[in-house]
Amino acid sequence: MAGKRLARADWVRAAVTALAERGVAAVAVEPLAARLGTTKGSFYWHFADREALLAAALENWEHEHTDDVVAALADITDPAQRLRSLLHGIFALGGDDLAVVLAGDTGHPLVRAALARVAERRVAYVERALADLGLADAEAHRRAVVLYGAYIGYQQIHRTAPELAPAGQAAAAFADSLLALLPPTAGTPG
Amino acid sequence: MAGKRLARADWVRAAVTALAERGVAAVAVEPLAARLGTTKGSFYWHFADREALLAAALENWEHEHTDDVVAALADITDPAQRLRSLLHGIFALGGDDLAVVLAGDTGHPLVRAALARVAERRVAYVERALADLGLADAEAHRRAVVLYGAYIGYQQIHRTAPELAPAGQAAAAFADSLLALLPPTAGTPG
DNA sequence: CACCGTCCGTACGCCACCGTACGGAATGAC
DNA sequence: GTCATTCCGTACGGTGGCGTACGGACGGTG
Repeated sequence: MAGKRLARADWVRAAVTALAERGVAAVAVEPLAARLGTTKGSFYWHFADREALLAAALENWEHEHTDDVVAALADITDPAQRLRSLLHGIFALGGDDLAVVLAGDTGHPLVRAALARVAERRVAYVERALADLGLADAEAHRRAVVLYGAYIGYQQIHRTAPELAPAGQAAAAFADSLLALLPPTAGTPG
Repeated sequence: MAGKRLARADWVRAAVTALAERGVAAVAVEPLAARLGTTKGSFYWHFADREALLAAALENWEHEHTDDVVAALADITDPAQRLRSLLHGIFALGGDDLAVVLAGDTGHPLVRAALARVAERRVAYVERALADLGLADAEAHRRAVVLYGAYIGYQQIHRTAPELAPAGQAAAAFADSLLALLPPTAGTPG
């Protein structure tokens, strides 16, 4: 557990974990140091201040949960299949999505910006897949928001009342029922 | 602004407001006292400690956003119309739903419990309306979770990326598109 | 082994907030 | 007006986290 010397990346990883569990407040230098079996001396060697760690953690999360996910699906040509893989992948992911956990910490500028960027990229990705599927731009956008909202909502309920929105089996079924709503183009009035 | 003496309820109101803006961390005695134009002396007369205020604020919110909402719809006999009024009512509500803001503070037992109770009651209410509408129990439950999840998701996106999920007009349209998905009983496999 | 750059431990001062103690102002009862 | 009760101001000690200073351990290079 202890013993080895730490790299900057070790702090970032720990920060992301803390972030996912208890939000921005958990990204605290001294508690994290204790958790890593080291001291503040280590931290302030690798980072200028607490803010720098938070920024790095957010950036790390932002990258892993947008770009990397997209890259993993890059070689699936069928948009419908791509969406299916996406939904199943993210619902299978254990742990709580930071987008849900951090929604209360929008007072912090870095957090607010990261959350906005992530939401926009995610919606844009789904929107593009829906457009590839033949939906008109406006309709694709509306449905992308609905789809992403459904995902966020499920995750949020899972975190606050797990028995209502279990993980695993039930989550996969939920994802499928969402996908079932897609193909038929039911027009919605502006 | 200042001047008058404060009642316990004044503190609770201020706490709920703070809670809705920046979460549990914002329910801090000294900052709230400053905001109310008074001092800690007042606070510790009305409350045993910070925890007591938090509990009162949560209880207040919990009541206002479950029981009171339900009561307001009690005299609408048609379940479909009741759901419609419910959705339009809650989407019209300005400000962010505490259920979204507090999702990151589940480390706190009181918060966790309150969030779980609220989610359960809200889902149960929708579920009952759907059952009254003729859906089988299991199906009503599933759809109630979907519906509540969609609401939460929209609220969450609104808080983190407002341009994707605007309030007012667009929210009402969103609510209507949700309701449009209801009547046709499309069976989902268990 | 001597040296230098990298990394960590420890001690310190600072600030924000919690909770307590207690004196005193404001208010209503009579 | 007196008096008791209700409510508030202020001063204090305690705690936890931030950031700095600095001494020294570690590890590679010659």
